[in-house]
Amino acid sequence: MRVSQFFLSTLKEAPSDAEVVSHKLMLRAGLIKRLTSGVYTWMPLGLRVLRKVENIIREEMNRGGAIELLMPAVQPAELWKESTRWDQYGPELLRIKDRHQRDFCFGPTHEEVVSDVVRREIKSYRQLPLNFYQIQTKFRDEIRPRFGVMRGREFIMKDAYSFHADYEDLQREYLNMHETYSRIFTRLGLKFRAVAADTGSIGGTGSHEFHVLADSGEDAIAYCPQSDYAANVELAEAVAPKTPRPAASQPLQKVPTPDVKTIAELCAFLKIPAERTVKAVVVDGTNDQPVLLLIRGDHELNLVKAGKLAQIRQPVAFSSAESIRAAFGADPGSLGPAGYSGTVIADRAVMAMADFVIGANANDHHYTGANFIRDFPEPVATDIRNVVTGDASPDGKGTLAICRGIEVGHIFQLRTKYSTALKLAFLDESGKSQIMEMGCYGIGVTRIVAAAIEQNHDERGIMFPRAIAPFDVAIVPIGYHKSTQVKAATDQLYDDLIAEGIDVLLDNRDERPGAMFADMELIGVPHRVVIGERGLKDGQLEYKGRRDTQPHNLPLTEAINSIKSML
RNA sequence: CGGGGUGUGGCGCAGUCCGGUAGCGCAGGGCGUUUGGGACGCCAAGGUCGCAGGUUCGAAUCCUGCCACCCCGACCA
Repeated sequence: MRVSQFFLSTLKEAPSDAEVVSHKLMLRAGLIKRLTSGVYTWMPLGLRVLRKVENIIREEMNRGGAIELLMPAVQPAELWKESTRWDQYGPELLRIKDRHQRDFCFGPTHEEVVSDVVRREIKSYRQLPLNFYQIQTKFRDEIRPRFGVMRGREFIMKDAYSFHADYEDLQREYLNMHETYSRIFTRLGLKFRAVAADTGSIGGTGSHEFHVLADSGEDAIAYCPQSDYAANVELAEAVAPKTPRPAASQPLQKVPTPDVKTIAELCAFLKIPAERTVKAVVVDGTNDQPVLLLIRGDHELNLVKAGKLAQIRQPVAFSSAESIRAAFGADPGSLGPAGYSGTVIADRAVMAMADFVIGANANDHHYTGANFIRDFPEPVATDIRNVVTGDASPDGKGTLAICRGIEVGHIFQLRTKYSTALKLAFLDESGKSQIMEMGCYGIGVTRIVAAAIEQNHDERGIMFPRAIAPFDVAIVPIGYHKSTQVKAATDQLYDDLIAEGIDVLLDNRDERPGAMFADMELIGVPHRVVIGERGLKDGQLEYKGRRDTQPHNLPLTEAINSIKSML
């Protein structure tokens, strides 16, 4: 491709509404243009990247045995009412009416439609298993679209749905998709991690998220560098400390702590570290009585974990000031188990503490030297906190570290949630009607482009992994329009590279070299060749990889082979 | 949804407090000089100042309403 026949629209300055690097760089490089909040046009350069991502996904899905189809973006309400999601989905579902005032929605996902296809087509166990996928535009009316294409409202997703005669076969396919996804992200050239995930609103049981690792990621991931354990921070189990609780060595003392409300203030006031304190959080219990939760001062309560406890009412709600005062005789900031007869639940880390500091259930007073059994009854012990760096890995193979990631893929074992609602039945070998097992597997195609940039950029611009770069090689001739030697050598190299099937971009604009260099670096072309009279008179041209600090010379005669070997 | 902020030429901004008829940089056009890291000079062009109403002799500027966009927020003792 010659720049003169293509369309580049680079910007020196990023529009002021862009916040994160990937968004800024995508705008500056002219990959995307915003149409309205969370809705973007993919410009020619961006589309090249998007297509490369799509093609890798398509090839690997095909290799994994999935079959591509294309379903409608606009879907009738009836199907959604049948699955009961028309009422459940909420405002994220973009609802529209046709000219007859009939209800439709713009599909945020396609369980309903694919189920409809399958129940019409599949009658026998002989037709199973089946895995249908598509690469298609979705619309989710996000509360707050942000970060450009990272959390857009309209986006492209690869979604796959598998159907099985039994659970065992679903598990087989789930593993197959897990491996397929790993191949996809590996081929895309991204650093990623598959993490065990909560099943969230879609429902079902087994679930893994695939995260591209980047400091700017929205999700915190706990992983074990010594093993392949990885989980969402919300989900990672905080295991019980191995060290037993030390014996009490301090006397229980009630100390005045005027105006101390928070753990930070308490630590500053008593000049002790947060690990020696216990914070008390009160939530509504199932029996309408408040439940007292105890967490080590430096730890964070995990509401997802707490919400799963039978004693705690769903959804988890912090108790009102009045009910706290009625139950504890003190206000938040001075609470503890002293004299409280209701349910007390402590995090496992708290159970290993001795001589700690805790609220005295009297305003502006805390206890120091507090100990279980001696001073308070031993509470129920369980895991109700977020893991932190240095916690033991739940798989027992080392300690946890925490990193940030961008969720780009998610696989689920849906089991029979939709197949029951939408009556996906088939006849088994004995002629009996059975409900299908179902799995679903999504990849955020457009988000991958943003995530790849988030992970691969420098102060000059994007550093695309080769597999998804808009072009493999940029040729920057100096004096293309002046020097016949430069033009001849450039055109020759360009033709030779094209003949080799290499995606090459020839910058034949009559620009100053600096401007061309800057653009080629901004748009992230991984390899650059410079041809000028200076080098040409020694039969040399200059090569520089996008990640190299210095260029080096290549003999013109070996240029093709050298470049090929570097790709 | 709640809180905060911003709308001025394609992009980045000044001007708004204190009304007097719109300016800067970049990009784009023409001519010339330049050409190995975002060139320089000259000339020309480009704006319903988000929209609608109001106040005023006069509104980008003051008032009212609306719209759009951006940022923050659902880990609290």
